[in-house]
Amino acid sequence: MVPIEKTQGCLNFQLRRTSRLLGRYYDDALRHLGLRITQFNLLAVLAQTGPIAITALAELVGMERSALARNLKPIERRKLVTVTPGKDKRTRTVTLAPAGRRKLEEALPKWDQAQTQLIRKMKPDGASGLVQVLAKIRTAIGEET
Amino acid sequence: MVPIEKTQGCLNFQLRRTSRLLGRYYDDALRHLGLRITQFNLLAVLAQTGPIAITALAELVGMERSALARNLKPIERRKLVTVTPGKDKRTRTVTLAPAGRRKLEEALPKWDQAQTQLIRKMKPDGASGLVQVLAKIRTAIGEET
DNA sequence: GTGCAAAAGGGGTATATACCCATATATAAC
DNA sequence: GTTATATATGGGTATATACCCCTTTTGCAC
Repeated sequence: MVPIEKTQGCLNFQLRRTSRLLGRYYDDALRHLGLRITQFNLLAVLAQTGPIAITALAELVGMERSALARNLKPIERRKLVTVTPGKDKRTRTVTLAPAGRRKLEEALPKWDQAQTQLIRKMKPDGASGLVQVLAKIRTAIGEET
Repeated sequence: MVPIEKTQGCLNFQLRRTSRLLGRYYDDALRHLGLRITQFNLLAVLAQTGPIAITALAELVGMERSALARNLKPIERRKLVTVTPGKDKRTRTVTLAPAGRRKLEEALPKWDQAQTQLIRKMKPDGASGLVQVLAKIRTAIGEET
């Protein structure tokens, strides 16, 4: 018999709860730019990878392929990224568009401010502790999936 | 000038990435019951609070009110919970239905197994460290929102 | 009691995310 | 080369989540 109280400690529950809160926090910081933190994160990854196929990008960010494809739609509509056929006719290549780069540059200081302020309040060791323990979870689950 | 590489350390990015993975991990454990971990978590909270108004429940789990209301729809359709008018004619009371309690009982061992196995792989101090650092984030952001 | 601000919800709209199945293309086996 | 298999995507469907604006009720001030 598992006691029901134990479920309060569900790691998923705790993590999601915090994730919702954190997402709203970062979203607030970027709202006037019409950019969500999730979109900002995608643009930032693309800026570092350069043009990349959808499946490769999905693996890189640990997202389900088709979910990623759908997440790209809004920023593609706004021409922040382009999706074009790759050499291999099966693949489609995602590229950070000029407007996307500009938007990213515009958002960077706002993101940095939010991130810095948060880390300050958590104390730097809190932030690095978070990153470490998150990595530990991913290792425990086995990131391959 | 914020260097673009810095964005890899975005706490939201890290947290969401892990949250996606973790959600899939727990979902796998409950899939044969037709229950998502998010739904399991809601049922478990309701089992502990007893009947509760939507706004109160939303605050309790740190979720946006209307988002919670919509999340209740699937489990309400399946009669795992009921939503009825409260005394105060403005409020609606959410209650764990008998079928919901049975489903919860059925899911508990599966959830516990997944949770236990995860904690074992992370080492217990990893798990408790996670919970602590998540609380730290919530405190830093100021949970009132 | 009237008038009005505060509280609780509902629904529109949009994004985020997953799973499954079908289709197109490339590759390897013979 | 033809066939079987593996790879890359797309689209259907469903859930999770947020924001904003509107309506219904309350509760309070006078």
